[in-house]
Amino acid sequence: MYTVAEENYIKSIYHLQRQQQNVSTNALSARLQTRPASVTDMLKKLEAKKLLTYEKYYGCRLTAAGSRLALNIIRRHRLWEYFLSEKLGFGWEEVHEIAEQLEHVQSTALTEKLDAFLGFPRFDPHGDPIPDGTGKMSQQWQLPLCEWPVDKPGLVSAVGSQDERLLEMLSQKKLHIGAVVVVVQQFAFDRSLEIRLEDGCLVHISEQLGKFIFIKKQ
Amino acid sequence: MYTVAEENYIKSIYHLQRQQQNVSTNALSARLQTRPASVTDMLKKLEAKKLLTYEKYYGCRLTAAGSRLALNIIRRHRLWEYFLSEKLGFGWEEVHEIAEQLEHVQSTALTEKLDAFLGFPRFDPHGDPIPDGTGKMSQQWQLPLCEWPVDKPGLVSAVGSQDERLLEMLSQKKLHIGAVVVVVQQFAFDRSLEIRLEDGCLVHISEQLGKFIFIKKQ
DNA sequence: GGAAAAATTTAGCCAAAACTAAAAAATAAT
DNA sequence: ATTATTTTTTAGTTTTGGCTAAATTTTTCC
Ligand SMILES: [Mn+2]
Ligand SMILES: [Mn+2]
Ligand SMILES: [Mn+2]
Ligand SMILES: [Mn+2]
Repeated sequence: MYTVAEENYIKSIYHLQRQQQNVSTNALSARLQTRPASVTDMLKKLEAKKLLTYEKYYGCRLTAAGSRLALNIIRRHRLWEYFLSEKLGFGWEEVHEIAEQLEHVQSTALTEKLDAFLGFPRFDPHGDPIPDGTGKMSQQWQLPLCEWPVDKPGLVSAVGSQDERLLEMLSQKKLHIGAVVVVVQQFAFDRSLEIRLEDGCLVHISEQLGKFIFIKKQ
Repeated sequence: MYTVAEENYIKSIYHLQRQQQNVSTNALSARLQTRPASVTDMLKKLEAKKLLTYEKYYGCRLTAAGSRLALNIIRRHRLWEYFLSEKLGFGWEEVHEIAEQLEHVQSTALTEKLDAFLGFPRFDPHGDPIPDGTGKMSQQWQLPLCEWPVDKPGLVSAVGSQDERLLEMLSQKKLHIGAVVVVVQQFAFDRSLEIRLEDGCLVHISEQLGKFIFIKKQ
């Protein structure tokens, strides 16, 4: 139905749309690692296919059909990530790359049977919600660690990046999804955080890192 | 490393090479459903990459590197077929199409972990052997049903085609891999066969169909 | 409000992998 | 041994999705 290139554009636009309401050519160009001129060409093509609206010089927005497609690709991506992590034993820093390929395998039956085989998981290994067949996904109320109140226990609910170095660092600090944490104090100087884990260990987290760790209520 | 198109050529050449020792442009063209002119172009490219030797007007043969690649693609294909059939519950007539896409996902780690997860299966759902990481695969001595002796019980060991209509027909006749069969008689008129299954059922098999069912000793 | 900077589009080009039509070589048939 | 047929290659296009360089539009700054 759609090419790999088209699917990657649609997925990127969907993700960017949550920050900017009109996705700019440059933002896409940066995310997809292609030159702006190539983005312009593709936007015209995707508009012709009615997956998005595009206004010259002012960026694009997904149509309803475009959003549906995006959610379907994200569904496939996150189901495969869950499979790779839970069934094949990959680390959470390895799954994203491989899922980038698997997400483009076209077969509705495959997606549905995989979902059932996995037990209809609601969140992927990074804590991101997995859309269901109709595009709905569970929301969870969460805050970045650096905004979480001191002394109030919380659960690590998601990470806000796929950066392998970040994920590996979190693994080392035992900050996996579901870990219980308490912010002990925030240092005024650099706004870094000291947190305590379930086993009593104290861990130091830079402000930069704290922005990527999401916490929800216990 | 290699494109989907290149991998499909290498795989087809490998399969054709078992019949003709020099694979002709037309044979490839027929199998890949592309025009001969396109095949010629690709053969030159694959020769430049040292995956095959190619002599103008006389066809091609895989090099050692080409055979290694082919066996690796076949390994991926058959492992995915096994996964789809055993874990996801697809019928054996559905798995080939989907595996045609999955086989092109590039990740050695994925192949190896999938193999381990599946318990290192030696045969795919159609009875074809799965090459190991080094390209070796178990051979099994087998004969087409139409050459199997009368009254001697045997096991269905493989099917010689991926044709969905054939596979569905075999399922209906309960002729799955591992089924025990006895040839009761061969009709002289059209050389069709009457066979008996474990449960005593008598099944009639045309000569044409019998060529695609392989039998081994119990 | 107009100049400078930044963002975006246009125009022209390229590589991969397909195609058609015509030429050339190999094979088969008289 | 020619001729006819089949197979294969060459030459020239097309589509997809990239690219660079130049032109254009928008935004920012004085
Ligand atoms: Mn991911
Ligand atoms: Mn994820
Ligand atoms: Mn197959
Ligand atoms: Mn098979």
